[in-house]
Amino acid sequence: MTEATSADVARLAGVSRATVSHILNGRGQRFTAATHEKVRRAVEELHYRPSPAGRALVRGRSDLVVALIPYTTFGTNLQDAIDRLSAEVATIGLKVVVRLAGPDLTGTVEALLDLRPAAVLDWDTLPAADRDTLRTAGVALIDAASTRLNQDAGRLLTVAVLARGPRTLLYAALLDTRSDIFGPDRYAGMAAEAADRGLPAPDLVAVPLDPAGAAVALQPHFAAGTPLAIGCYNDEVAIAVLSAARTHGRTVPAEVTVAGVDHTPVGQLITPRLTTIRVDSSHLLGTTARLLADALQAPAPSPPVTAPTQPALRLIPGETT
Amino acid sequence: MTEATSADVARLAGVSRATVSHILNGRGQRFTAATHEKVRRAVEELHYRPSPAGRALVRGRSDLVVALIPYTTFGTNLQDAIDRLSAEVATIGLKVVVRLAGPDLTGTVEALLDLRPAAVLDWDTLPAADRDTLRTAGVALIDAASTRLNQDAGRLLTVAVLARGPRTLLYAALLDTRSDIFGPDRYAGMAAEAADRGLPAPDLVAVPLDPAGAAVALQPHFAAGTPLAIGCYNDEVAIAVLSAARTHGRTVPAEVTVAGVDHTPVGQLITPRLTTIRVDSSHLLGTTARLLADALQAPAPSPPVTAPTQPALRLIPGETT
DNA sequence: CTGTTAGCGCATTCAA
DNA sequence: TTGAATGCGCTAACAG
Repeated sequence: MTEATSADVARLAGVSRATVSHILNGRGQRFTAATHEKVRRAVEELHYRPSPAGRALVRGRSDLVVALIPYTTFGTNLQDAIDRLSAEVATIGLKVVVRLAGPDLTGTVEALLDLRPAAVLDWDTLPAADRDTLRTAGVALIDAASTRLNQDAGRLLTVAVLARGPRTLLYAALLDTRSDIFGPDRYAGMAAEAADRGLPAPDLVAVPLDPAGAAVALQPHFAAGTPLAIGCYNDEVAIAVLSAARTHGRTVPAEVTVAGVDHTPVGQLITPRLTTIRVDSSHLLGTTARLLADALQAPAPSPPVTAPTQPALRLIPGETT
Repeated sequence: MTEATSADVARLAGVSRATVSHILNGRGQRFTAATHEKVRRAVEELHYRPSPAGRALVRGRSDLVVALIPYTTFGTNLQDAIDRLSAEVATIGLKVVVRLAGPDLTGTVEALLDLRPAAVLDWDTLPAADRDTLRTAGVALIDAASTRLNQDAGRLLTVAVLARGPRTLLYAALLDTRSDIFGPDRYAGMAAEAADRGLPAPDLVAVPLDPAGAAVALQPHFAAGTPLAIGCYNDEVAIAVLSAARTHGRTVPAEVTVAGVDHTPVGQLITPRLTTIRVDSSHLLGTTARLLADALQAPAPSPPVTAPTQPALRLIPGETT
């Protein structure tokens, strides 16, 4: 059984293909209810699904929305976010598809252009030149990374690690072949909060995700002997920092306070239990879906049903602060 | 500047569209070198990229290979695998795209059919009925999950946790809304290895990824008082088991031995350092690419350059066995 | 041997 | 409501 075409539907319904197309695309106000019904039934009976190729051909672009995911560890947070985003954009007839942005960005834009997507959601992975290329190619480009949200997360980090009083402030970034996407914003947020409290901007340490490397990276800071307050890029980095503290014989949270971001399961399973920040992605998503709808001049998606009362960020106190 | 079409190329090269098509699709043996060159130059100059829509229209299916990723935590292992897979299949003109399979599979197949992909790589997420649906729709369906590899991982788990001598064997599975995809095979492998050693099949415990839940799940087994050997679905579950052991006051590895799978960074950062199994995905990938090529009757991809000497699985001893 | 003509596949939209 | 044209690439059949 091969796929039914709009011609099949038209034949079965006893109308022309143009009529089918009009009705199926919301331009059917001028047709009688009876015609609507005939078409609806033919569609049903034939299990008709419009060919994306045909549609893409005439529209000049496909129905795809490519979510360009950074090459970095991502937990269920992002996965949930994508899931919900798919549901959102489905309401405006688009399909979300994920591309993992490898460490070598060369070729990524080529690949994207080959896809002829309607839009690209970029989590800060593309260099400016590539972004321009896409835009001039008529692809709607949406910034999925929220500067604001990450800066706020950075502020919360400062608040958390300074809960036991003022100490030397540090930001632990990810040292890795992967790009550190949200890092700069989180650091900026930490620094801003520090400034508000009359403190100097935190030093920045790149921490590798292995015990020996982490110990080496933090050695100079531990050497000073003063108590430290370390805000971390995410929970994984925080765990690396805890490992380094153990290696150097520092007690947590007495001599070193540590906080991460993401509220990962492991962070809550280890001892001491990690102080962390939970990011609720649904806010971000509402915005993204709306941006998409605007950019594509599609009808705006129905407003999110989820109550907007839950805060986007929440501090989850643990045993490391 | 709008996208160039094959007609533009033909015009610039001073040949017909058919000639362009023939040459660009390897059917150009009968054309002179000069013609080849003219076309090549026109393509170059116009930055011509064949329209995926046009191609899909005539072929009946798109160039997409959809990797259906299970709704479960996945680390960089899988990400690397996808990355390499993309490179592999690019050589046969296909593009890999990822779909996160949400916890609600309903609608997933519909979405897949809407994409009209050339192939779907399924990591054991689709129920049999859906697989049939896809197959009859002409989509090449490839099993990406390797039963063999996961069973071998299970065997290695048994070996690892029994290193300190025979004890009560246990398999800790993931308890979660997400599907536990590799679990059954890993359990089977553990049981097989146990049988080879004349031991009974291990009990199966579903362990949630939070401290309290994990403690409750393992309580009955700890209560027996005998030493335990616990093979875990992955590193995360192993960390949950370690947490439960702490809660119940059991020492690791004296009273409880634990091993995970994945060799995640956090597993190596915590104390005690986790015994784990590293899975090298490149083997699996070579097979997958070949399967794809066969299924699509495309020219086989060039044999992988990576030396096939590295073992697919490697036991990384830690401090938990 | 070298290359072209003509028509297909599918949905959309303008003009009638 | 509909016929006809459009967008793009592929290929069987055919001509020089």
